[in-house]
This record gives sequence, C-alpha cells and structure tokens, in this order.
Amino acid sequence: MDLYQLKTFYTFGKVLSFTETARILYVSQSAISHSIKKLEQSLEIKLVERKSKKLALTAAGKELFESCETIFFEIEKAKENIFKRNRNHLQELIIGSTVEFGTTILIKHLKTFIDNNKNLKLDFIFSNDLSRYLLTDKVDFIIDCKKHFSHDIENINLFHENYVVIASPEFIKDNKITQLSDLERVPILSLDKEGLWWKNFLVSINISKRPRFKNINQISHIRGLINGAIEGIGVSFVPQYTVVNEIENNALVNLFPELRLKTDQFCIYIKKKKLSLDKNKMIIDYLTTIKPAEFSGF
Amino acid sequence: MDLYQLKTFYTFGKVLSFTETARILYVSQSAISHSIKKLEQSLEIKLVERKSKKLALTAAGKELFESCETIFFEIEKAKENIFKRNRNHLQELIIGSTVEFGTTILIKHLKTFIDNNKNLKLDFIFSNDLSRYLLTDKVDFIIDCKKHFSHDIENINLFHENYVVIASPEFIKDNKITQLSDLERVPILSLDKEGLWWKNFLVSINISKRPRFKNINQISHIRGLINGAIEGIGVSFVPQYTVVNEIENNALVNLFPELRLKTDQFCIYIKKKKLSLDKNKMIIDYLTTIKPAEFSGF
DNA sequence: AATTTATATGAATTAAATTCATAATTAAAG
DNA sequence: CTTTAATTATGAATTTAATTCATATAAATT
Repeated sequence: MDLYQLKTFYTFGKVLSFTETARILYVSQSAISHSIKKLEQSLEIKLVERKSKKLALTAAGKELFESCETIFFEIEKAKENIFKRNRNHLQELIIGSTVEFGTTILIKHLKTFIDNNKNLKLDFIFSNDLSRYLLTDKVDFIIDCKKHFSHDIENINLFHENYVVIASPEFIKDNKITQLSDLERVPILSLDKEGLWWKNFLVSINISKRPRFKNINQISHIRGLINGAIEGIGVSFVPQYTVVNEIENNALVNLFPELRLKTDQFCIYIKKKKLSLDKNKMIIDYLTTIKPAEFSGF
Repeated sequence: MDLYQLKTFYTFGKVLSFTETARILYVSQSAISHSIKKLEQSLEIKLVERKSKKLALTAAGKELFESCETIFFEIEKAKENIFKRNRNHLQELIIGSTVEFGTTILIKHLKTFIDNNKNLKLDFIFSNDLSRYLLTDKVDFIIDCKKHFSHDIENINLFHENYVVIASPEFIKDNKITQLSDLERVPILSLDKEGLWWKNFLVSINISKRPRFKNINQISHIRGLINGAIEGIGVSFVPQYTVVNEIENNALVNLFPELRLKTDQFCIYIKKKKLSLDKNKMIIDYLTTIKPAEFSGF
C-alpha cells in the first residue's frame, strides 16, 4: 500500500472530486486519476464508484477512508509532538468562524491569547458556509451558529447570540414605528431576498401578531444591513453584538427591546480526534473561560 | 514529513543500524543514510545520535518512533480491513517459536487450524533467539519459554514444559546408573559446553545431593541430544514432549521420574496492538483452547 | 598495525510520479 | 435539442526525486 496514494485517496475522500483533490494537493487532475487507479490496482479492489461524472466511495472505499482518518491524524499528532521540541518552530492553527462574529468579537477576544502564545500562529477563515472547511480539515475547528452533527464531531457551547431589530432614530420618527404591525409598511432589510434571515424574529412572535413583510430589500452582508439601517434605508435584524456601539451612540435604536427573540447557539465544532491536540486544547480552554456575556457584546 | 522517510526511520528504530535497515528494506545502505538525513533536515531536529559507530535514537527520535508504532500499525489494520473484503486474497501470519516445540508439537496441533482457515497463509520461523523477530515485526507473535517483558508486549500462558533426564536402557545397564550421583561419572550431553542447559535440572535438586558433572559433551541441537542418548553416548536432559515416543518404544528411559523438576512456562508473546488484528485473535483463540497436557505430549 | 565493519557523501543513474495533450463523457446552459 | 462547460481517463513525454555507485571516513576487532 503506497502511502502517497493513500494520502491522495484520503484527500479525495473528503471532497469526492479528482479535480478538487488536484487543486488541494497542487498537482494535476491527471496525477490524481493515475494515483487512485494505481491504489485500486495494488489493493485489487474498487474504492471509487465512477457512475457517470459523479464519483462516490464504494463500501471498501468508505472503510479505507475511515482508516485514513485515524492514520493521518496520528501522523498529524506525531508532527505536533516533534515540533513541540523545536523552540523556533511555529505551530499553526486555523479557525473558521462566521464573518461578523469572527471579524469583530472573536478577533477582539483573541488578542490576549495571541500575545500569550507567540509559538502559535493563528489564521482565520471567515465564511458563512463553514461545513466543508471543517470536514476537509482546512480549519482545525469552526465557531458557528449552524448545527453540525456527526459521530466524529464534538460540539462545545460558547454563548447564545441575541438578535435585535434596529432602525435609525430619524427613520423611526419619520415612519412612526411603534408596534410590530408597523413593519409591514416599511422597507425590511434582509441578507436574503425572501426574508428568511428574519426567521428567528418571526418564530418568536405569536402567529396572530406576526407581521407580514411587504417590502424586503436584500443586502448580502451584515455590515450592510447595519449601515443601511443607520442611513435610514429601512429596518434591520442583526446580532446584538454587532450594534452595541451604534445603539450606545444613538445612531441606531433597538426597536422592540421587550421582545424575547429566539437566540442562536454559537458552538465550537471540532473533529473529536483533534481535541487531543495541545494547540486545540489550549485555545478551546481559553475560549470556554470567556463569559458568554462578553461574547454577546456586553 | 515524508511518509517513506518515516517508514525508513521506523524500520531503523527497530534495529538501530543503517546497514540492517537497508537489508530489511532491500535497498542500499546509502539510501537509508540519505533518507534519515533528509527526514532530520525537514523536521529540523536530530533523531539519531551518531556517537562513534554505534547509533541510537535521541529523545525526539524515541518519541517519533513511538508515534510510528501507532501510525504503521494503523496502516497494517487498514490493510487487513481492505483485504478481508477480497475473497481471493490470502492473509499472511508469521509465527515465531522455539525450534523443537515448533517443528514437532506446534506443527502437529496447527494442522486442523490450517485446514479450517484456507484464507490464512501460515509461515513459521523457528529459532531459539526470538526476541528480535518479535521486536522487529518479522513475526506476528512468538511462542517462547524465555521471558519477554515490555510495556507493549502481552504474554499469554500456554503450558508448562516438563523436562526429563534420559538415557538408553543399554547405557543405564552398562553404567549402572541408579542414583543422582552416578551422573558424575558418565558423559553428560548438553546444548552448551558449560552444561547450563541442565540448569532446570540442577536447581530442582537440594544442593547437598546435586551432582557435579565431570564430563560434559556439547551437542548443539535437541534432536542431537536425543539421538545421542539413544545411541548410548551419554545422558541427556530434554523437554518431555520431545521423547514421548522414544520412551514408549523403550529406546529411551526416563531416569528419575520421581524428581519434581523445574518447568519452563511457554507463553505467547505479542505486541499489544497486534492483539486487535483478527488473524491474531483467531489463532490465539485456537491455541489457548488446546489443553496444556496436549502441548506437553500426552 | 591490519582488517573488518559501519556510516557519510557527491555524482551518476534509475525509477516513478507528474504533466501534457487529448479523448470521452456528462451536466448545465442557451 | 444543441452547444458549452466541466469532469474524468489515458498514453507518451517529461520531470522529479529517490537510489545506487564509488569512495571516503571512522571505529571496532583481530
């Protein structure tokens, strides 16, 4: 069993595409095709189901892939052990997180950690579609409000994210917004066209009182939603921590502070095996000692 | 971390010699030297202590070697898993055992097992110095009367080996051997020159009655000791199971059947990790259900 | 001191993986 | 229902990297 063919197969198993595997490993698609074929020949068993253009692992392939998870993790661990002895070697740790949380709250709270762990190089990938980063090991772990359930993924609660409905004081005055039903006649700013972004708001309100938005404007970034509200374009719905300052400055007003809106649970999601790596232990220890309230912006 | 350099390092770690590693991997000594050097360079750490001609692992080297044990065992396991799906693939299992026990008793008892496990190819290495076969993974496990203690080696008791003092009826008559002290004036046949082979005999006898051999003849194989006794060259000391037939035929006589001689404990010694491999489980299960008495030749 | 045995090293060689160029296949788009 | 774009397969050419060769160096053994 050739170890490099195995490595190629493992990478392929995560993405199920030869072209993508080639990109990840910085080689040509042809190399991947040759490599996997040779592995199959040497083991005398089909690992990849090539029906049409869509590729999938065979039963044997799935089994071998599971073994690969262990094998390559052990290699990873061995590397960490060796590098720990190497004073001048920087360990690398890559965190994936949602864009807004990552760029503001996370970065802010990690300052101390980064200063105290000079032997650790922290990289960040901010995205709102974190699943594949986690599964393909492009990150060591992710911090996400979406759920990721799998037998080999551990989830660690961090905090509940509160949402607020916001608008500028002028907008509220001009449009005379005092109650929920008023939202039906003003522009609703949402990440998506359909207003699904407001889901947590809507499900928190009794169906009889729930406003039916008539006028939804899409703005595809949270910072856009915030600035849109500040400029008086409409009403926005955003995580509370993103607008703590704006509300304090009276640039924005929390429209319905009395409402108990559904919160999102932010968790760390990490492959169980990776929990045993020191670098992950350290930063997770650090993150879990931060009080939930600090994360939510208070 | 290059996986083939790692494999080379792992093999080296077992034998601590570049030349020997080269032999095992069927490459030149130069290749090993280059390979280990490159690995050290890529990890930026010394793995091998090259003081004089004798090589040893550094602390980092030992740590990496331990990791290798896990890594390459996982690969072994992965292989077994895949090959199990392959109907026409023969699994290989190599047993190491002492020469006499292996060539007679073991072979005899494994007949049924071999017949019932056609998908398993059994190989045997018979030697009286089994340690290195075990530690270098040249065998899957060994059956030995010598002790092998290590944190990662499991031992499983099989049976006690009884020894007997034997001579031909003619020899006994001619030399009028009736008591222990008679042994002092006849040729003593021993595997070694010094008569250490008779250790189990001597320690079993009170020091006051213990004979002091005057005339020791070395014969370097047990079968030689037996045939030497049959031919009337002298008195031999051998495991009981080796001469069951000869005693029955009256070719040999058990000289002091009333003595309670020290026995040797025969055990299976196997690297703990290997216990989880199916092929090993199967044969060990089989061996441990055989009654000790059957092993000792009754 | 001489001989044997073991490791180190740079250059030459060899082996094997990768790329290149292109065909074949299929999904997606118009 | 074409056309286009994207993906995999394949054999030959190329490139890369490991291995050998030839030899030096060093230590242990006789």
